Amino acid sequence: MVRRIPPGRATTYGHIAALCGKPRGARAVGWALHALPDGSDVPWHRVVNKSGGISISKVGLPPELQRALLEAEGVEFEPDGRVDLKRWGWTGTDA
DNA sequence: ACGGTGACGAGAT
DNA sequence: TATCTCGCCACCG
Repeated sequence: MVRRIPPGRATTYGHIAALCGKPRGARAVGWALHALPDGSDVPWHRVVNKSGGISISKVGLPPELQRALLEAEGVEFEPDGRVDLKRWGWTGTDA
């Protein structure tokens, strides 16, 4: 699911879960990404929380990393350090 | 088998 | 509008 998120776009855990048929399984999505192997081809950095913010610091990962990865794809961050999902959000309806 | 925890989300205050 | 609380699914002790 995460793999089909186009570059330069971002989506939420809940949305991924919904696309998987588990609208309430957002937390499980997070767990899945946390369990990803290092060399994985999954663009986990394109997944943010519903607020467009980064929560990876909870597992010890540097939020700056995810931010850098997204910015490298052209995604712009709000002054509050969050992504505007209304603009960069990917719903799956738009490839 | 039980209870606690964590890359989350929605409803209530 | 900002915070808090409760509910979700899966994993660990």
